[in-house]
This record gives sequence, structure tokens and C-alpha cells, in this order.
Amino acid sequence: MNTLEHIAVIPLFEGLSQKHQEDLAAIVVQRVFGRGQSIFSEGDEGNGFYVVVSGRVKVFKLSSEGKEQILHIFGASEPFGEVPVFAGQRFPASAEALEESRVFFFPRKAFVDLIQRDPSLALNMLAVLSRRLRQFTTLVEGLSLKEVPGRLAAYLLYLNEKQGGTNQVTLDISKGQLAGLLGTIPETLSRVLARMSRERLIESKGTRRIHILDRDGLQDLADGGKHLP
Amino acid sequence: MNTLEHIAVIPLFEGLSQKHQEDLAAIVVQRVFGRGQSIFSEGDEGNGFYVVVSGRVKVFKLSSEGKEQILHIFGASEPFGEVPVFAGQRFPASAEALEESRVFFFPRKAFVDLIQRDPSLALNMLAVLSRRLRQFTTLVEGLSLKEVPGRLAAYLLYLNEKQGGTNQVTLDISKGQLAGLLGTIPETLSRVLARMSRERLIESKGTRRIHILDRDGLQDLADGGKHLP
DNA sequence: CGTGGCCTTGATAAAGTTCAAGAGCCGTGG
DNA sequence: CCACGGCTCTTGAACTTTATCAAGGCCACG
Repeated sequence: MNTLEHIAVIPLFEGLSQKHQEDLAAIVVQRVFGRGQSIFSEGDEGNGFYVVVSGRVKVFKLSSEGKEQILHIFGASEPFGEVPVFAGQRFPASAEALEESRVFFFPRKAFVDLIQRDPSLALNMLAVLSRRLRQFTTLVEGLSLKEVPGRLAAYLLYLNEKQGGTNQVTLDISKGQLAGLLGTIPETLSRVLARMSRERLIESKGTRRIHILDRDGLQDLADGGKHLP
Repeated sequence: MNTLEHIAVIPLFEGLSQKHQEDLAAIVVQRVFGRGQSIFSEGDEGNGFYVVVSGRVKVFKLSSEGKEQILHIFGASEPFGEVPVFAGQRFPASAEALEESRVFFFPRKAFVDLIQRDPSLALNMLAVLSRRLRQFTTLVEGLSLKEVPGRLAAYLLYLNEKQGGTNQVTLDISKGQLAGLLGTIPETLSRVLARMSRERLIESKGTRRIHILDRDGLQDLADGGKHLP
């Protein structure tokens, strides 16, 4: 698959003319990052943004004591690191490859030029940022208004839906990373999973496989329902 | 001040031609909301977005048990409620007037049309959304990685900077609302303020006036520094 | 000058984190 | 093929932070 074909497949670039896609292919820079390798750090200057071609990338914040809050995990064809392109020039968070990952880098100036010439690209980017804002409201809601079991239940249901259908879920990240995504620590996550098993909401099958036994019970938790005494 | 003059003053519309500003003036709808009145609710369909003309508006989420997390407070010339314009059509949060407020409403379709014709409007809107994303990362960082004293300290320093200069800060919202903005409840906020006074970091002068006695101490807290033993 | 809303304070309970130790799993290399 | 070493994950006990419940105090405004 060549560069142009990869670009054609990215939803952000849907609706672009052949010519404009070729313009993008002309300015793009391809890079590869190994597992655990940093892509950018909070406070760095951003002179462009990224799109994941293959692999997975996490964007996160670190506390002064080293705790990590994951903001997003991006997979193939998803853009990240756009904020500095349009507002100020420093990254508000850090990014790191979760596994060996190939990414496109689009330099700021050429990309902004293209946006000015192509309204559909502008609207696509507005849609991307708007969806991101929506996701953030969900994250904030979870952190502020729900407890860990509620956030975990919501995540399991979300994963289950994404993996379409059956009552089986396969975690796509390690439990340590999941803890960071849910705004807690591995110990707490482990205890909550154990409790959910005890209460017959779920059943663990191996390290990364979980059976959903009581979807309604999980839904109650995700909605902030009160726990059984 | 007529409609066109109000529009000319909104940063989002900076750089627009006279003609396009007139187009906006032609599609805008003006509305007034009393203190405590709802502007929209989470889940409502959004067929346009808003700009505050005068007064103040809070955007927030409610938990199933009635706790409120404020996401933003918007003042004059600030746009809000844009997400449904570009992504899906439902509001991810609710909005309510904090005081008697006048707002402009811009219907979705006409506005999107104009964006397609004017790249500078597109870029302005991208900048608005990007700044909003940046603010969210700060909010998430606070909620997940800092304790209440740290968030409060950061807010006081932010307010102090915004109010330019001296060591005196005037709260622009009630303490109950501030608790909602910091992701806590009034009782906890009250206790934290009392503790900061005891430790001579601040001094309360009346209900809404606070003197900053130890800016470095506050900065330490805001950075997640460890508390004095 | 009284009344209601907002704020404060106290006692108690719940949720989550920390620290410490042990168990399970996996890839590597003998 | 098995054993080693290093992770990741789990579990326990103590502690910290925050929420909850319940009064009581303070203004502000009518």
C-alpha cells in the first residue's frame, strides 16, 4: 500500500479531491515508533499533527508523582496532536506508542494552507475536534461523577459493543494501561474486577478475556446505580 | 449597540469581511435567559450554537445523584454549544444562565454554509475548539491527578492572573458554583479554604474577597507539591 | 427585624491510594 | 522442553482524602 492509498482511507480526508489528496501525500512525513517510544511530550512545540497508520498510540498526562491519566488511545487512521496546529503551539499532553506504530506527520503550514483552500477538509477537521470534545465530556463525567466500578462497567459495555455482539469481551490493552485510562491504579482496578466476579456480573477467562454475565447489572453501575448492600 | 456591532466584537468572527458579518447578522436570533434558566439540556438536539452577549452561562454535567460538574463558564463574546453543529446533533452537556444573560443563537445550516465560503471563519472556529480541548486536558488533569487543594490553588492563581496584578482576588462565582467547577462539594471547599487560611497561604476578606499571602506556597500546591508536615 | 439561602463546622463513613509481599505468566536461553 | 528472570497482576492491611449527614451561624434582602 503506498502513501496515497493510505491517505485515501483516512476518514479525516474523506471528500477531498484527488488533487488535494496528492497535495497531502506530497507534504506528509512518515515515521515509525517502537513500543514505549515517546512521540511528543507535553510542552513541546507542535509544528504539525499526526495520523496513526498502523499500531496504537496513547495520549496522556503525568502527575508530579508519576501517576498517569490516559486521555485517548488512537488506532489506525485516527488523527492526534492537532491542538497546537490551531491554538498556540505547545502540546497540552504527551504521546507514546503502545506498540510498534507507523504514523504520518503533516506539517502545520502546508496543512493550514490546504484547509483554506478546501472547505470540506475544514469541516472534517471541525467534526474530529467536536467528537473529541464530546469524548472529553464523557471522561470528565466519569472522573468526577462516577466511581471506579461505574467507569469500568461503562468501558466494558463500550468494548462489548465495539466488538459487536456476544457476551465476551477481549481487553485491547493491559490492565495497567486500563487503570490509567479509567483514572485509577492497577491495585484498585484489580480489586474492582475481583468484586464484579464475586457478584457474578462478569467472569474472567484468562488475563484478557472477560465474559459478561449480567449486562443489566453492569448498565446499572455505568449509570451510577447504587450497589447492593 | 446594534446586532452588527455586537457581532463585529466577537473574536470568533474576527477577520470576516463586512459582507459576511452582515450575513451573520441576518441569520442570528437573539434570546434572553433569566438567572437559573436552562438554555439547553444534555441530550437535546442542537440545531445551532450560541454566543454570550452579556451575562454569564455555565455548561455542566449532572450525575444520577444530582451532583454537578461544571465544564465551563462563559462570559461576553464567548461561543458555546458548538459540538452538535459539527458532530452528531445532541448536546453532550447542559447549559444554564448564571445571571440574566443575553445570547445570540446561530442556526446550524446557515452557519455551516458561511464556513464553507469563508476559510478564516473555519480557522477561527478550529482555534476555538482547540483551545477548548486544551482546557479540558487541564480539567481532566486536575480531577484525576490533583487533590482539591491543588485544584483550588491553581484556580486562585489563574483568577489572580486574570484580574491582573495585585495579591487580591475577587471570586467571580459563588462558592457553591466554585465547588462544582473544581469537582467537589461546598463542604469540602469550605474546609480547604479554612485550612489554607490556617496555614497562612491566603486570608479571607468578606465572602468573595481573598488575599494571597503566599503565592509560592499556592504554586507548590497547584503543581502537586507535598503539603507541609 | 425576621426569613431563607449560602456558607461553615463537626462527626462519621466510604472510596481510593499506598506500601508491601506474593502469585501467575511469558519469552529467553540453556 | 524445561527452568530462569522479569513483568504484570493480585491480595492484604493501614492510611488519606473526600463525601455524607446533621446542625448551626451569617448575611442579605425584603
